[in-house]
Amino acid sequence: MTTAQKKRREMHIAIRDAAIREFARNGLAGTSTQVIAQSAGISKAQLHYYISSKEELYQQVLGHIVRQWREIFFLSPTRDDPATAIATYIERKLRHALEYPDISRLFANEIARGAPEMAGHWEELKASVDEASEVIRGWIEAGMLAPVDPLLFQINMWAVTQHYAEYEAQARVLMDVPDGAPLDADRIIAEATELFLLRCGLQGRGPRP
Amino acid sequence: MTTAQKKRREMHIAIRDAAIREFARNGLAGTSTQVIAQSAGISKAQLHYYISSKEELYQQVLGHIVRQWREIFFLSPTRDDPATAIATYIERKLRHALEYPDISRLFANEIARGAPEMAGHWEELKASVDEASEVIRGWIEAGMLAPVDPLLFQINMWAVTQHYAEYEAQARVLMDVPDGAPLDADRIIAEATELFLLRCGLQGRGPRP
Amino acid sequence: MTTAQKKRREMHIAIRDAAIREFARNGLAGTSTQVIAQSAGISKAQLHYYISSKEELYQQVLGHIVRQWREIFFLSPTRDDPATAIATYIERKLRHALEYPDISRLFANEIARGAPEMAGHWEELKASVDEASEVIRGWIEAGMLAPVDPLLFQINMWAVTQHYAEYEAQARVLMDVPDGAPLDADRIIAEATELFLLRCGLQGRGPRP
Amino acid sequence: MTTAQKKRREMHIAIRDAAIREFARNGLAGTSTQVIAQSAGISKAQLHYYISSKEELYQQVLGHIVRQWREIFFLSPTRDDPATAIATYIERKLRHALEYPDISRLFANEIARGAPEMAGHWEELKASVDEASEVIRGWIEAGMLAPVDPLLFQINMWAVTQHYAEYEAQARVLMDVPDGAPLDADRIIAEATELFLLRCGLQGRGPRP
DNA sequence: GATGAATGAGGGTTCATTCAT
DNA sequence: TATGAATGAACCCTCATTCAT
Repeated sequence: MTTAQKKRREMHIAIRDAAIREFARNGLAGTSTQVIAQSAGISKAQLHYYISSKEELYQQVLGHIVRQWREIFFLSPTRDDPATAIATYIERKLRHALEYPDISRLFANEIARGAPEMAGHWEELKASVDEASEVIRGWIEAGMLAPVDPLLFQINMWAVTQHYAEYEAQARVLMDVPDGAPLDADRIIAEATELFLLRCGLQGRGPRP
Repeated sequence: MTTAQKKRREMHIAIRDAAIREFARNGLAGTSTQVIAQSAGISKAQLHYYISSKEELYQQVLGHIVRQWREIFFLSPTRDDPATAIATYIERKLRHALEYPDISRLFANEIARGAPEMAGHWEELKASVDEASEVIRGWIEAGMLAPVDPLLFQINMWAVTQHYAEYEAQARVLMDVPDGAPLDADRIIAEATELFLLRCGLQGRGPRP
Repeated sequence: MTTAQKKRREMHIAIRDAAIREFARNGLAGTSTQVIAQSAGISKAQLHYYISSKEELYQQVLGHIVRQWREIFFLSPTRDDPATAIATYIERKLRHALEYPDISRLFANEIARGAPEMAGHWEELKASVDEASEVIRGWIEAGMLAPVDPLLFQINMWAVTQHYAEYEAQARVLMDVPDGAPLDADRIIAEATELFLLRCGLQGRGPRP
Repeated sequence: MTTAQKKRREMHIAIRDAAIREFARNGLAGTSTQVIAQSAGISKAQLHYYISSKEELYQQVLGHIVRQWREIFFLSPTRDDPATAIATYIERKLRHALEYPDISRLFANEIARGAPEMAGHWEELKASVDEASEVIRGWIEAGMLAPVDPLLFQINMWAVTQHYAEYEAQARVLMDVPDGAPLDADRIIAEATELFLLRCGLQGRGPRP
């Protein structure tokens, strides 16, 4: 039954999305299956038919996020010059954070708790980061980049890009953006790009002669 | 009388500290009074003798944090030159974050939830930030600073300094710091300082001729 | 479906009956959901599956009583002569009170507390009483009844009829009726009827020449 | 220490009055010692210093009420003619009910619960009622009173007089008396007197030639 | 698959009472 | 006496999960 399977998959996606929404708001312990079910538009009993436990659902969602990030974000050792690679990374990461803030929030929440459920996921994340460090080191050695600590450089980029998702509410207040409206992505991206390009001796996109 | 009052105050502080610890871990909804009591070394009933409700305790803690930050962190419009002022701010903020990461985590968690309990606290936070923006603008106009968006500059500093508290667990993994040991504060501070001083056209502390 | 719905309805009735029993004994504040559940033969959690809160259950029960009374007790402006109408009213009310004393007790308890939950119910009760007052006034004007204050006449009938429910325990002692046995309804009804018929100039059922 | 004793007695009276107020509202189970203490203007710990338990306090209050009633209300076999005796009784009882409604309410509440704490008090109450029955029977035999069931006659008088205390809130609504104002005692007394005098063949106070 | 019902555990809070000071 | 503190039980209610249909 391809149709049945399809429906099943759709249901799982609906549940996952609802779980992200709700876990992002109140964490694992603070989110009830009732609320997740409601958010997914199904009954609590129905939810428990599709998942085996709340913890397991959380784990799944976490894995999904980590996998997704690994797929999307990387400092490609490709043909791009460093400036483009970095600017692209920042833009991609920031747009993702602004569009799917709940994903960042859920992840941040998990880390802030001491990352008790991340056990199985560190490896691939670290691999991804180490790989990028190598790329950066390569650039530095090739004289294409001012010397930076590749790890802290990445962590700080991560810090800034994640921030606008997690602290959206605060950014909204400080930037006088009303509740419904989106944050000014371009302005944020421009400033972040400038910040990190200047750090490694590359001209920013800012005003040039 | 003084002894009794002192004991009472000590109890309230112990409770507040326990609350910060636990709320930081699991948020308002995910933290039980049971756990807070345990963490404070008292019984649940005893805890409820000292607090009027979990929500109220949370509010108190939140107020405490905001007030504390307002007192400690500011870009002083004092006699300091911009470089010193900014470096000092970053160092102070980062050392605080690394020493009391739970405070940052609790705050981050509240903001990530949409800041439902922050209603009464935005004003003073925003005032503090606006004030600092004025200082920065002054420096720029005086030609002491390259032109930056004062607000985004501050938000990004905040992002980076907060990050090492909230993402401590991740930083620990990426930086290969074992569980008991502290993160390398000096290294982090140096990089962050360099990052933001370079952004506004001031030489970093980095290698100079 | 019909079977399930029927079972559901039966459960709700069982709960309502248990609630009446228990609220009648100890009032809203003095009755625990535990006790209500026990009285209904279910678990506490099960009870809370069917009701939304103790207060709401109480409200429902109160509404049920008021509605029931409005339906059953009224001084019909029908073809009955006053004596029959009044005698019928007293008999109906007294038999109801003696058969379902808990209903009277629960209501009495609510009123004695200052009727904090009656807000929404006074209107229909007052309407019912005012309507009856009109009927009585009509009889008086038609010369069929000695002049009485229609309102106090009704209140006093209410007082006497309710009394044997609320004060059943006392009546039992004074009338030497052992615990299991019912009060002598006929004797009570006869005396009450006589009392109120004599008041308004109608011969009672008592000894006539 | 006469002064100390006096203060102690005053405290006990204050506590008793507070207990009557509060027990009248919510019954034994529904009233907390906290609330009683507050109503008496003392702390909970202080209250428990003066009483030995909530149950015992309730018992004391109940005993106080029964004793008080026994002292105040009785159909005196004195020199009064029946009409005066009955009218006096009704007036005294009604004025007491209207002035101290909480006493009536507390008593009613106890009886409605099945009078579990009255065990020790029935005897004197019944004795009092039986005594009055004798008086009434005497009057009937002397031809001074139409034949009535002495017991039901008394119970009904009790019903009507108590009613305006217990159902004060309802009477207030039906009689359009605003919350602060007292009920119209004279009107109520007149009607009740008329009712019971007519019952036993005595002219009411109503219009006479 | 989906739904209503059930349940044992736990959540926040209050309780009557006692104790130390 | 009076007060703040402490406690174990209870209170109302929600939880994650299971089961029958």
